[in-house]
Parts: sequence; structure tokens; C-alpha cells
Amino acid sequence: MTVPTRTTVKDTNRARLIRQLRRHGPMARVALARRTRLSAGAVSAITGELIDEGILCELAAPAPAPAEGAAGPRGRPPVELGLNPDHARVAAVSIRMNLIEGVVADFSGRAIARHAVVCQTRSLDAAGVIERCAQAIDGALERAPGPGPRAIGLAAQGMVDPGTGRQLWSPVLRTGSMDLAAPVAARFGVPVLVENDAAATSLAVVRDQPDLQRGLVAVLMLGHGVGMGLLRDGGAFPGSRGFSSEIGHVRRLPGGAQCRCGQRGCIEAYLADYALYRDGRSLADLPHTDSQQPTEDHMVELARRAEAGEPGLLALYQEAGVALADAISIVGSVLAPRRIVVTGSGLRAFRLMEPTFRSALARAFAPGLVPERDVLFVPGGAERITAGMAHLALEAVDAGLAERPDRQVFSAAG
Amino acid sequence: MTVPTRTTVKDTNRARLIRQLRRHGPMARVALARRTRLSAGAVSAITGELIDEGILCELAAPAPAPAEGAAGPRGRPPVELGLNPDHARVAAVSIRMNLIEGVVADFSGRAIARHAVVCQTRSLDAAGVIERCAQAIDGALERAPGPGPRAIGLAAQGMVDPGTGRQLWSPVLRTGSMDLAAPVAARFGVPVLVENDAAATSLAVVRDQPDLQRGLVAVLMLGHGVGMGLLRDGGAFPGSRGFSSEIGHVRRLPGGAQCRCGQRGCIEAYLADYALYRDGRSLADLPHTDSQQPTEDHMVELARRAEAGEPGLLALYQEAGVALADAISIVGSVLAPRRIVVTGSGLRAFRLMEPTFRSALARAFAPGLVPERDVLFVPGGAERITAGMAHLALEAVDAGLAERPDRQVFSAAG
DNA sequence: GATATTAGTTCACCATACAAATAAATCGGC
DNA sequence: GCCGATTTATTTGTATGGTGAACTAATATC
Repeated sequence: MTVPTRTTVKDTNRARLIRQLRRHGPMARVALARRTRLSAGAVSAITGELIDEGILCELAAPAPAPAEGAAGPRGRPPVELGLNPDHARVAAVSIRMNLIEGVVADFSGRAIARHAVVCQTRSLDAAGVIERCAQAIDGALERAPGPGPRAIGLAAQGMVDPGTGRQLWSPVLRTGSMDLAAPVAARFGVPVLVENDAAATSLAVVRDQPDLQRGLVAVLMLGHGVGMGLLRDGGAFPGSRGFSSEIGHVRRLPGGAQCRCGQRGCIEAYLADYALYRDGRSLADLPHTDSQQPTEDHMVELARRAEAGEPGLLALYQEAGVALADAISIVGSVLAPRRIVVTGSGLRAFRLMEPTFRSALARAFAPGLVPERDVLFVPGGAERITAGMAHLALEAVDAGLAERPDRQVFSAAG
Repeated sequence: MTVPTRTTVKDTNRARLIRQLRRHGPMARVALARRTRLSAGAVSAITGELIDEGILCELAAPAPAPAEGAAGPRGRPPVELGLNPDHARVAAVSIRMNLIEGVVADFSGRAIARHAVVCQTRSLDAAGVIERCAQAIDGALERAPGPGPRAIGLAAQGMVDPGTGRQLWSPVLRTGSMDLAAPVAARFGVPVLVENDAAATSLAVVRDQPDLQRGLVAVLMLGHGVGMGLLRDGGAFPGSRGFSSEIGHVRRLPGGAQCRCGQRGCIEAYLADYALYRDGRSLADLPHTDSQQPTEDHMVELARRAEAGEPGLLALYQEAGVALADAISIVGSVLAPRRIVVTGSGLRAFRLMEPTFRSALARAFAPGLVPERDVLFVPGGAERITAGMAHLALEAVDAGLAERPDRQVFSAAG
């Protein structure tokens, strides 16, 4: 009479186990049971299924830490379970100034191939952007023969709308608003996610840091611009605009420095690479940048000359330090995150900003500001963008896996 | 062999149904089934249990809207289910300048008794504050004979730490940091929750507005100070400091007006009642305020004279309008909520702020700012504080109810 | 080897969600 | 006033799937 009943209970528990492993890395069945509050029997049953389906796999026992002579753990040693790298792949793309980079990642999130497309991004029209993204993905796929991606994540600088998959504005493009997700999805036939690059980075930054996977965490990313990602319990914490925040365009000084967004006095206009270099060129004889953004070499040169005492340049970094303190103070006041992480290539010259940053942060100890010990600096490069975006794409794949294979047939029929 | 199995599944679904009714008000079983995605049978079974336990009750059929002659809905009419008002009670307290107000609310959230304790709050020591809170609760309980409260919510102005139940700083007290929750909990023998008054208010503001119960919503409360509550899907959206936000102490103008928090240039220092009145007295011959905060009468007089054209006073409101636009712009940039609601007694003179507010908001259309149509103005008084706090206390009671009565014995034994 | 300890599996039980059938309550039409 | 039609609610049969407990497995200590 009744067709196979479909309940949501097991799907939910499958999803919980997969997410646990996705966010916190490999762990043994006991650990899964403890952390998901499922019984050992249920974990055994579900993980057995997931292993049969090739979603999970047992990992070689971890090094039993024989360093200490005594005190080996007694009892049957646990066997770590991890996401099976071979189960599925995703692709991630980072759109940056004059560089569109594609990555293919395995199911565990490890990047297995990379392909960079160098091009004048500000000269491209919308079709050109899509074309270069596809090239970046195809190039990476060619270097990693095997199955195609099951989902694709696109990370773009500037404002994006993850809900519609559109780029609204980007400093590296001249297209204005354009659809990113739909054309790429049509081309590869898989779901496409679009996010801001700072948001994507934030996911990668907290990846292997358990302390940052609890509570509300804000990740401020300094680079060509100033972006921020908001995370809760290690996962995206979406507002209406994905989980990125335009903290860079909060005004810190009415009528202040010109920002490329059109306003004056934005935090970004004092703290971002483009602003530091622009102002530096007003003060010193620095190399011309043909795109509107300085390269890493330009920025290193600027910092070197500021450190060498070239007149006025140090003051730029000192002001940037205060702007960074302002940004942290605002985030602390508005949101009170458990931790505020600062990362990105903009930290390269942090030593020049640090004195003014520290004193401004101490002065700005307004009610609600998180104390200085809650501000962390995490170095790291642009590879975090694709790593985070791959993670996001993988979570989308996971969501589909929670529904068991036999179900998908039903849901397609019903 | 096996003792009665305990699963979490039904508890979860009980909690979902209760929360649905708590947040969205009475509805029929079909509506519950649709919105929780449970089957009609499951809803029937669970609601039956909950009715037997006295947690829910069937409500009289709603007015069948006979206004239109034709088009009565066909079919068996739905019977609305609601939270049984008699099931339990909670108390809520609002600590304001020179007024500590206690309310007793029934299980549906309706206030059934109120008692205000008038006192010089800034003259009280910690014990005195606790004593007055207890008086406020006892007074309300006396006027509503019946069972005692199952939980108590305390709403305080200024900074509170909901995690520890402490007041950290308040403009209406001189105690500095003090423990609010523990002494009150000890006195009444029930759990006590502490929150900021703006956060509490925000819960009440969105209560009967379905549009505000979806996605991320920020509720800005203008009054003696400037506070904000953050909600997601109609419920609290906690950061590290409850779900309140110290947006009032974000600096909008370096070296600007003195704020009572010790900094200069805070938004609050231009927009809060205390700031408007303080500055007004510098410009015009206004009545003295003996506590450091103006009363409603003082504020009405100030607005009246500004409107009458007394020199300089209108400019204060014009500046406040810009400060309000700044606050909204910052919240929009950092968080991009679906809606930003402005409420509180500070709206009494909004007509004086409106022109500058509108133009400043239009100018501040930075990337990521929510458009003007997403900003709503909701009038309403201080009774929202206790209403919201009662709601929060009731959600705490609900959490206990999700575990069925027979379970509690087990959990106590185990 | 005996014992202890921890990890993982198996299995009987039964709670519980689902689907479908049934009952209940109302309306519109004749 | 009775008959479908329509919508809401309850009942019932069934399969799912989690729990607890017993059992097996693998290692360390003595």
C-alpha cells in the first residue's frame, strides 16, 4: 500500500555527520557520536552507508605519537573517518585584477590542480569575463584528468549578490552589473555559487583553527580593497548579501579621502592598497601603474621607501593603522564578534601601521569593543580565496548528498 | 530489557511547533503542518499531546469575515491553535531612569499585571537595584493572583552581558558592573535572563509583522540612548553580547560631540535625547533636569520650541537626522539587513529631522546600503521593553517544555 | 597470558513520522 | 433540506531508524 516512506530524520543525521567532517576535519566514529550526540550505533550505521556510497573513507591510523616513551593511549585505537577525496570534485574561480584563476579541488577540499588566466580584466566585456572563467576552469581540469566538477564557486572582488549570482560592481571589471552564475552554470551544467572574495577567504582562514570555529567571528581582509566575511560556528553567517560585509565603505571621516566607490572618507580610502599607492604617488616618485591597481611589487616598493624614511610615506601607513583600528572598533561595536581576524596581503607592511594601530585601538575602547586579545592577525595569501570558495561549493555538494541516492529518484518523480 | 527509548526526534518537532506558535501567533493545524513541513498526522498527534498537557489550547474560531457578501471559504473551517495563556507565567522587568517596572505576562505573552517602582535609580547601590527589581515583580504578582513566574527577564539600558547576567554599565545606575541575574534568580528560584532594552524591544516590534519575521532585521531604538537589536527570522540573533548592538557608540565625527560613554563624536552624542537636550540648554533657556536625563515633558518642550523657530534648536534636530542616516548607513554597510526598523520615543520629533535625514540617506548610498524602502519607522512606547523581555523569558520556558514531562524525570535521574 | 580499556558492530525493541483512508464540518446549489 | 464539493482533522497500518545493551575487536599494562 504505502511506498517506501520518506522521513527526514536520517537525512538530517547524514547531513550532520558530513558537515561535522567537512568543518572540523577527519575524526573517529566515537568523536562523531560525541559531537553530534548521536548514539554509537546510529553513527556506525550511517557511516557504514556513507562509506559504501564512497562518500567517506577510513583513513590510515594517525601517527600514534610514540614520542613520549610512556603514556600511550590504552584500548582499541580509533580509526579516523574522512571525506573520501575521490568521491567528487568541485571547481573554484577567483577573479582578481588581471588574473582569473581556476582551481579543481577534491572532495576533501584539497586543491589538485590550478590554472591561471592572465588578462586585462578591465578590458573585458561580460562575455569575455565568462569566457576567461571557463578557460580557467577548463585549464585546471585538463591538468587533473578525471571526473568533472559537481559544483563551481566563483569569488569576485567588489560587490556580489549571492542570491542572484550577479556581480554588482567590481574594481577589476568595467562591466558594471553582470550575471556570473547563470552563464557558467549553463556552460558546465552544474550549480554555480558566487561570493565576495573576502567572504570566501574567511572560510579558509578559520579552517584549521578550532578556536575560530566557535561563535561569531569576523574576518577582515586587507588587500586591493578592504572586505570582511562573517562566520558563525565556522560556517557562513549570511545576511542579505551573502556573508560578506562592506565594512570598507563605512565612512570614518566626513569629506575625507576620495574612495573609488564614489564616496569620501571610507575606511578603504585610507587602508586599501589602491589608496596607499595613490597617495604615495602624490608624495614620492613611484612607478606608474597602468591598471588602476598597484601590483605586489609596487606595494613592496612603497613599503620599503616608507621604511627608508622617504618624507610623508610613513604617515600614510600610520593613518592606515588608525583606519584599521576604526574598522575593528566599528565591527566590535556593531556586532561584538568573539574574535576579529585580520588577514590579507595588506598585512605585508603591518609593522609600519602597528604603533598607531595599537594606540588608536586602545583609545577607541568604547563600550562593546572587543578587547585587543580578541583581535588576531593571520598571514596568508590569495590561495585562500579559491580554497574557501571550493569549501563553499563542497558544502553545496554535501547538501545534495544528505538526501540518499535512492531518494533522489523519488524526489525527481514526485 | 530496554527502558523506554529516548529519542530526540519528537522533542525537536514539539519544539518546532511551539516556536512556530510563539513567533507567529495562533494558527490552525494545517498551517502548522505546512510551515513546519511535518505531516498532518504528526501535527495532529503532537498538538493533541500538547493540548492534553495544557500547553496549547484551541481558540474560538476567528471571525469568519462575513463582511463580503459572497466568497466565504468553503470546506471545514480551521480551528486555531494557540499557546494556552494559563499554562505558565513569566515576569519581565525594565530598568529605566528613575523607574523600575515589573510585568507579569501569561503564557501567550499578554501582560496581565504591571507595577512600577519609582525611585532615584542613580542613588541606588547594587543591593538597592535588586531590591527594587524584586519589588517590581512582587507588586505585579500581587495584582495578578495565581501561580508564580517560571522565568524572569530583566531588560536594562546600557551594556549588559547576557552570558553572565551582569550589567556592565548603565546610564541610569551608578553601580558600574553588577550581577543582576544571580540575586534575582536566588530570590525567586527561577531562571533569569538579562538583555539590553533595545534588544528586548526589537523582539516586540516585529511581533505582529510577518514581513519583519524573515531574514536579518535590525531594529534601531532611539530614546535616552541609541540602541539596536538584531533579529533573524523573528528571533534573537546573538553575537557575543546577546543580540544587541552598540551602534550608538560608533564614531561618526572624530573629535565631535562629547558622549556619555567617554568618547567623542559617537552617533548617540547627536541623536539621543540626553544629547539633544544638553545641547538645547546651551542654546536656549530650558528647564533644568535633575537626573542627567530629560523626561518626556522636557523633550516635548524642546521639540516644540525648535518647531517654533527658537534660534539654533532646529539645527540640532537637523544634525540628529544626519546622525540617524549615518547609523542606518553603517548598519547597512556592515550587515545588509533585509529591513532596518527605527523605533523608540526619539521618533517624537522625527518630522524635524526628516528633511536632513532623507537627503543624507540618499547621499550615503554607498555600495551595500539598503535602499530607502527597506527602512521602516514603527512608533511605539516603552511597554515594548517588557513585552519583548517577557517573550524572551517565555522562549526559555518553551525550551524546557520541548522535553516532555516524562522525560524530565529521566534526565534528572540520569 | 590475564586484565583493563577504549572503539566499533550487531541486534531487539519501540518510538515516531508518513501515507492513505476516514471522519468532520462547512458551503453552494437546487 | 439534502447532495456533492471542499477543506480540515483524526485514525490506522507500515516502514524507518534511533537507542541501549550486549558483543566483538584491538590495543596497553601487568
